[in-house]
Amino acid sequence: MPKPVLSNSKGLQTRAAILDAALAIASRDGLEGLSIGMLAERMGKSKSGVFAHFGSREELQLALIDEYARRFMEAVFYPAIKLPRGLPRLSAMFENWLHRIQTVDIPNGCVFISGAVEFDDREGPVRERMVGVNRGWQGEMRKAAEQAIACGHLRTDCDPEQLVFELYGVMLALHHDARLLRDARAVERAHRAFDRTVAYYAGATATAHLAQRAASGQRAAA
Amino acid sequence: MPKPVLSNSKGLQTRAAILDAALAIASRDGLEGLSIGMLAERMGKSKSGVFAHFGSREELQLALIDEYARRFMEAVFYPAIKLPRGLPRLSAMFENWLHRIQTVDIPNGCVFISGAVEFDDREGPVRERMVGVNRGWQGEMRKAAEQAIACGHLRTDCDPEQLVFELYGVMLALHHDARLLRDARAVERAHRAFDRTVAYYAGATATAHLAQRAASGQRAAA
DNA sequence: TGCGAAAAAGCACGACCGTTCGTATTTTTT
DNA sequence: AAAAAATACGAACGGTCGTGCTTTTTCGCA
Repeated sequence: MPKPVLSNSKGLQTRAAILDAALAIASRDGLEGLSIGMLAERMGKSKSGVFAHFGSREELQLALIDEYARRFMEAVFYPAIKLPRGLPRLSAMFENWLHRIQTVDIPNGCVFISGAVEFDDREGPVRERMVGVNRGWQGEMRKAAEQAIACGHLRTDCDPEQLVFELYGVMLALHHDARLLRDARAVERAHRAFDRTVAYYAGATATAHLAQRAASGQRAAA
Repeated sequence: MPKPVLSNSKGLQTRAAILDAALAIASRDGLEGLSIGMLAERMGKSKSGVFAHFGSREELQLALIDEYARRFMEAVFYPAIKLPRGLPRLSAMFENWLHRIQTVDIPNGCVFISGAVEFDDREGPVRERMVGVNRGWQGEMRKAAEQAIACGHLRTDCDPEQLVFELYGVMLALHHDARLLRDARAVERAHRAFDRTVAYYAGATATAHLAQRAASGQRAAA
């Protein structure tokens, strides 16, 4: 029975250590580039010892997606929902996302993005999990946008899904230009793109809020 | 001597056939997912026979990138430069791009996008070639944007690289949502995002041009 | 302290990988 | 038609892959 038993301490502890090391590898080489042999070697453990914790490579990939999603939500989503609804919360979600991409995804690679490309036309549980976490995050973004509309921070004719689509595109472009082209200006461009997009959907009421944000010194001048 | 000789007919002919089949595989499984064995099997040829045409797997990948770029330019860029400079040409480049993504990249996968993710932190000739073709295309887009500014179709304070960044993001988001999430509405969202972006950078002068485009029946109503 | 269970290691397997080599076949040139 | 070159093939190499099976080590608890 390869099913990982829910023991008290040691098992889960090394399992977490394995996931941590696996996340580092998968960030660079993708979920498909992650091999158990290399993972075991990098941890100084035996291949079968590592393998036994998950029972299959696919289970390892699934656990890895969950772990990455957990960390992502921890860093991006949960700090943001403590802020008041509307534009403040939506902006915080974007800012936290941007900060995380800068600090972890640009140096190491984003599992969401590489995984999406790797599994977008491969059937199976891994793809479904990938879709699930992605829908989850886009759903939270959409909710925040809807609240911003309800609060009057965004225009009522703003389509929340259209807004999320465009913001996701900004992040994908940032990841692309910063990593493949190694363009340091990509971060500033992402900032500008966000400001411009939100300003458009906010209409006249946006000016005050953006001016307030600028006054709080969150952004460097171009 | 693995160097592919420049013969007259037969060699280049099968080489082209190999590239064609390889492009189909690489679109689905990526440049790293492409194996010579599977490629040979799918062509009904021997592994070594296929191999001999390129001398190494890496050379095959390089040839594949060139071939994909050639087809991309053929379908997207060259038809567009026949149009007058400025917004017509820039819009055509986007429209052709959008059309190609819909007809070939969404069903099969885009080698530019998957390759960018696969090689964005792996040193070597493949990465460099990837960067090269990407810079080439973004450069053409930037030139078209600069001409649109010079023509007075876009505002003079429009940053061409910022515009290209945002348009590239639209395409990446489209590829992501249409392929991973299988969202059919992604195409319409990409259209709207383009119109909104160009309208912003065009300022007041945009309205006339967009109205003209709408009148010509290029776009379905939302 | 010792015992049972959990965890890790050791070993072996079949499959596939890119690559090399020798040779047969086909195409092009002389 | 003969000679030369190009192209294709089949077998084999060393490696790595994921995954079982068996044994040894380690740990938690009475």
